[in-house]
Amino acid sequence: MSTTAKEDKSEQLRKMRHSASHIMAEAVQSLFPDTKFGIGPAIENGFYYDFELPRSLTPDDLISIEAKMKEIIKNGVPFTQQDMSKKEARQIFADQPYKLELVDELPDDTVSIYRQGSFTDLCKGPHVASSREVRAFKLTTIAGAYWRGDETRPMLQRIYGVAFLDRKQLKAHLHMIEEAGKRDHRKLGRELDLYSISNAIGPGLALWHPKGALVRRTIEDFWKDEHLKKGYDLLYTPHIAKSDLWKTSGHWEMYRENMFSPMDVEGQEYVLKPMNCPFHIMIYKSTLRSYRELPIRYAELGTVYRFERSGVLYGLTRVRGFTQDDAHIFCRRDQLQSEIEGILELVQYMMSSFGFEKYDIMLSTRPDKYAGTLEAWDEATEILRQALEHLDLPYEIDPGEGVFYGPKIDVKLRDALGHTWQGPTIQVDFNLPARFDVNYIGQDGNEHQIVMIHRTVLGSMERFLACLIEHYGGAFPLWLAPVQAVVIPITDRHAGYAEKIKVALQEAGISTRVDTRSERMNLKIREAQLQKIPYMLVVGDREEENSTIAVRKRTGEKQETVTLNDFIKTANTHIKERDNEL
RNA sequence: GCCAGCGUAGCUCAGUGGUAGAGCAGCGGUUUCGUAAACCGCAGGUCAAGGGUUCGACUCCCUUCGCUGGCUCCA
Repeated sequence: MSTTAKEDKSEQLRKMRHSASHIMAEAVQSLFPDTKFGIGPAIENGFYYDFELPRSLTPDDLISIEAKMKEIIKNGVPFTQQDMSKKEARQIFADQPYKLELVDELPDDTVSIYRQGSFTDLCKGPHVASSREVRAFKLTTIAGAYWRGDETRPMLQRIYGVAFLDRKQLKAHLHMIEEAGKRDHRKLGRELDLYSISNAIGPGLALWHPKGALVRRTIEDFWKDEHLKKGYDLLYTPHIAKSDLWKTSGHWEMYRENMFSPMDVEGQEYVLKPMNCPFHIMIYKSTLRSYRELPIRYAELGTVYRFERSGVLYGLTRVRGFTQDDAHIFCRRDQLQSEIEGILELVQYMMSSFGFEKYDIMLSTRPDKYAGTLEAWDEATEILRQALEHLDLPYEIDPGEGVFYGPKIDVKLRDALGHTWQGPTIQVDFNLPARFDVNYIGQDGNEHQIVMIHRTVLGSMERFLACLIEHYGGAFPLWLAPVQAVVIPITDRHAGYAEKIKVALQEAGISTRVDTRSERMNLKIREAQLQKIPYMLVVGDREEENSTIAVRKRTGEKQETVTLNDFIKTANTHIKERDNEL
């Protein structure tokens, strides 16, 4: 298909989805004549429309709305467009407060409306010619949504639908959703016994079970090794600090709603840390610094606590206590760009090591609420941009999405199913160096203010694990797998040999379990398979006699019988190389 | 936090006003087996918590907690 044909098709799809949303609105209007209409755009995979209704919708309503929509589609009602003055539009939408608000905000005096059947909407289009062109669709969910995304405004009821050019694509999409459900890290987290969140502990506070902890240790060891290689120093810092520290840093003022309430310690107020930066700054400031020792790169797997509103918590991706793979770089202005580039290279290396080939890079600019001067923001934003361009990395601008203390580069990972995950982030900060008076002595013998970078290359251990689980569908590559091999004796009399194999493998650094229950081998294989253990090592009479093991891979490849040493050698090679194919 | 839905055994789920059920997991036996589920038995629940309506509540109502799907907000 040519590029233009592709564009035509996606434009057609978009038009059709948008029209589907209008047809849904017409269906809702016929069922609820007093409906007040919000907006109803086409979105990725489908469409939605927001309504103010006399009562809450139920899933049964979706069925009747869908039936009504099919009727409208079958009747082939035409979509017609008309331009009119705002005055006329106000008359048409006299009993539609949300539409009136939109009319008032449009810049031109002439506005566009679309009609189909009994439904009229303020809309610039385009639409399909006839409702008949809307083919494969399905209403999916009902949700609450604030009018114009503003939580101080009324909450409307939103109906989401998916729509495609034909039934086959719709089916494929619904199937994809189902597959995604099987990879859900919350489900796999329990099934693979990686982590849990206990109500007795509190929502948003994760418990890492032994297997999750093993995966984490592998990630952390790799992370630490790479950071030491790249010239970072590793730190440990406490979890609480005096409130005054956060007043100096500006968090008290700018970040208060995300911090847990203070606690009283012998008359002094302390809070749980929402960030690691002030601690690293204190280490930097523990002595006088020369320009010669810059850049200083401090890295820490730092656990922070942030208050998140209950409705936003989600599995391991949105929690209230989490460990950032944090680092702060203290450098001179002239070192900033090369430091940023170094971080971007490290990010790329980390991402490919963990098997993420696709990611989107976003450059976030100054938000409404910010610290520092306009000039400083412009300069830092420009340096981030130059670093991205120098490395030839494609990126998009995310206007106003920077943090209060500086612009940032965010990396959004794409997992195996194309979901995006906010992971690595690189943030320039000119708030803290000023507030904490972070300096170095320059060549000229005078004090100069430091330039500070905050960055993570994974994001947080919690979110990154969630992302890995979903990316691999729980089947971690060998090097990351919490249990890399399980030894399966065929009968009880092979248990001793199996045990010996297990001990040898453990000693060789391969995470191994042995299944000596008096169960049939088939059951043990099935369970190991469901646990997605990379290697099942079956041992019976033949293996014991020849001092070998029968290697079954979870991929179902043909099994091989090898000696223990050969197995250790190949397994350890794959582990050492961090082979993501295995 | 907001809107809607949900909460029954460790897990997955039946049960709609009249004495709480199944499969898997667990435990006890029997079986000793060659690449994805052997067989028999046993035990397991303040039906999320608290309050109310009722002769009687898992079931209806209210409150709280938690979860799910969204909205808003973020590593």
